[in-house]
Amino acid sequence: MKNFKSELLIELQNRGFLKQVSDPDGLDRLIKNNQITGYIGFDLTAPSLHVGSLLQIMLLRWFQKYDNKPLILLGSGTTMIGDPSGKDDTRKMLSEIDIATNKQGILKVFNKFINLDEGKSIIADNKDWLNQINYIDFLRDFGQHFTINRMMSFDSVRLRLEREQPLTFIEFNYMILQAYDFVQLNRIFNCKLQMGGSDQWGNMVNGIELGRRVDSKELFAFTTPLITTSSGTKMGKSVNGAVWLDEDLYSPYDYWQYWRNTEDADVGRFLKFFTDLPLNEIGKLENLKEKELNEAKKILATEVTAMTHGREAAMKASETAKQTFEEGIMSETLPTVKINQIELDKGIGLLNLLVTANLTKTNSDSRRHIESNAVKINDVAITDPRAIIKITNFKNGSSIKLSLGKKKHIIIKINQ
RNA sequence: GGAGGGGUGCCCGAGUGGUUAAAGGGGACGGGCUGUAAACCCGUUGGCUUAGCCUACGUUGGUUCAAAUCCAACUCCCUCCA
Repeated sequence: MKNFKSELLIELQNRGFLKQVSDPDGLDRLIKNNQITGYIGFDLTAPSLHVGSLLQIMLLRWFQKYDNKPLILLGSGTTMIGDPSGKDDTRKMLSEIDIATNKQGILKVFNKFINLDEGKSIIADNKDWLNQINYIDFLRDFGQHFTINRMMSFDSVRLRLEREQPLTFIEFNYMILQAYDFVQLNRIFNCKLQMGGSDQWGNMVNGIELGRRVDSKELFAFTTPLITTSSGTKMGKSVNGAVWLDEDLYSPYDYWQYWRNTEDADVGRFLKFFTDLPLNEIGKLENLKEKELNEAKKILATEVTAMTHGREAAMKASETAKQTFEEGIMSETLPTVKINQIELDKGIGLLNLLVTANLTKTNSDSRRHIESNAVKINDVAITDPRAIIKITNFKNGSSIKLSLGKKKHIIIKINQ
């Protein structure tokens, strides 16, 4: 623990955001006395961002809260290459069209967390300078500052070689381009700080060194820890795949549930990372014992959902959960799937219905779940895989609750 | 271009002619216990019109009553040599 003077670094340290810092005292002094610009780079490999990026987003959010200027660097250029850090496989190359589409989806997410107004933040795209590069000039101006010997020593490269996984020349160049990004951001926006996950440390250090060598500039960097749950699984994966920060890809109800199901041991840590709640309040919440801790989980879920999807959606999700799990009422606000009247008149096989409701993938899958007693209609277990659902199963003639396991509930309604 | 090794289910990885829808592990899902937690225990984990049938071990063709297992060609990956 360092004794920082700047409010920003104190806050970040107390919340657990800091892992490695390149020059703690120098950075502290700089932030204490100036409004600075700091950046985090994001790949454009997916149409949106998921919970795995939330920590970095929160970091930029704090940055902005303490009156510094966050710079979001979108890697249209580098995404075309692929970062070898932390991966064994060569990443698929994406087309320019995909990258452009992804960029829009990702900006939509940032808009929820960060004030993107002119003057409050900066959005940059590295294709603006990477696409201009002249190979010969680039080699002459920057290539001389990188030695292969040094590059081989970085974890991202070393581990790949040790595991005898192929590392292509383009991927090998990734770190050079990322270092060049930092230098360019410094030249264009006077950006002096790079932040990111600790797997980026090597790339970040390269950027600092390059800035010193070519421009005699003093640049800074710090990393956040890589977050896993207490049981060691990566953040952001769930039953339904990635936990997206976009309501069209992952519903606010499911998002709330994702956070509600946080492990005991993670509650305090997650409250600090993923909410704006003041630390003294978090302190009280994380000290709740056993069952009481569930209250803290609900607050975590509601706060994170409110930040991501709005307070109204969060309250609605919270209420739906209360009705479903605590009061045992069939909440009409659960995720809903509609079926056609005509099909219902014919009678729908339960196997099929489960697939239609997206609770299972195939009829065989449905069958297995039914046989292992996991399927309920209106809270009554159904054990016959040949069951046919008809209008008579519908409460008030309009809807039924279809459940798989204890946590997954879907309302089936008739599409008139 | 030459020599050798290899491609098995979501992943890792056994299996070298038949009782193999394919050991074991991981992951995932379901059940139990609980607090919508963790840990632990049990079960499931190709598809279908499911006491049966169909499709599967890189691709195609062949040998055989019978092939993931043998043969041939092709293809991709790895290692060494040039």
